[in-house]
Amino acid sequence: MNSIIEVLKEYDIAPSMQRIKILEYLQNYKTHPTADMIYQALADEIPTLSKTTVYNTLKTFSEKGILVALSLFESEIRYEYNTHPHIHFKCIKCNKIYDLDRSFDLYNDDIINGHKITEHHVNLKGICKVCLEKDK
Amino acid sequence: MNSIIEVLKEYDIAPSMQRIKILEYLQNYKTHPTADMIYQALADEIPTLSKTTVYNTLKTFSEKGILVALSLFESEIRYEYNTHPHIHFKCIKCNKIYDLDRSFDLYNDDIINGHKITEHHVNLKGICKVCLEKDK
DNA sequence: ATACATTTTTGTAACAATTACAAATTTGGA
DNA sequence: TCCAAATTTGTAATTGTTACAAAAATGTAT
Repeated sequence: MNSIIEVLKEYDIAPSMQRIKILEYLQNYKTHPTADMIYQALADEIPTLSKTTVYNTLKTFSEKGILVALSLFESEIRYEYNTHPHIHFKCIKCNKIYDLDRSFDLYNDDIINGHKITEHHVNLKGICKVCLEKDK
Repeated sequence: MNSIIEVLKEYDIAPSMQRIKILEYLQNYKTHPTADMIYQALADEIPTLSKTTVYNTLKTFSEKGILVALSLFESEIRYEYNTHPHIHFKCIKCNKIYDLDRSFDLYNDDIINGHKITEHHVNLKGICKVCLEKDK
């Protein structure tokens, strides 16, 4: 019945009231909410809820792998000139961002599930060539 | 010779000193800089430069299509629970974000140009099914 | 059950990225 | 040269996020 508590325990997270409610919200509403959206949604139900708790909890959940933190389409904007089609790769060791030449004609001006695609961004993460060499 | 001014005119942008320097910087340094990085880099050369000008200019450039504004890996973080592999599609009309079921085994644990890929994010933009219907 | 160390939550303040806005400056055309 | 329009600038406001320390809740040994 109380599967949420079981899920938390499974991920080695103590099942506090706040954590249960936040996880429950994310299970029920698959709207990719921001931390603030979650806070707003739960503020009525948990009047003492602090926004810091929401941030802390989401950080814990991400670290334990119970959910995924996504950087989607807004903010922390970076600019690049005159783009021939390519994709981005960020090294999680040295934080360098590489441009990789790969065409993705399969996306542009295509229809997927009835949606018309006009733009695509492919962002990869991993360990770059240079850092792989260093680790040897 | 002064191809930067020509490029600006081509995109219907009056070639002011600030705009020339900012575009020049983006042409020369393909490091995906943030607005602040551009400001820091040019502050010495243009001592009166205002950060607002950098933001205004980048906005103008993006709107006119002279450069691309990217949301890469940080900030404006959104959360989602328990992710089976899928990609994200955002409708530029109604701003709704859809999950699309598509597997991208081709990326994960793959090596591209010598870099080891451990994580990937595919973000598409376009006009969704519902909005396409409305426009008919 | 009690005491106590540990964990969790909370509120405030700090910080960083971005935008709003109005004044000052520069520009281009009559 | 003059003037309206465009551009730049500085300040303040806003937003998302983090730092931090105090308060509250929890779990365990006794």
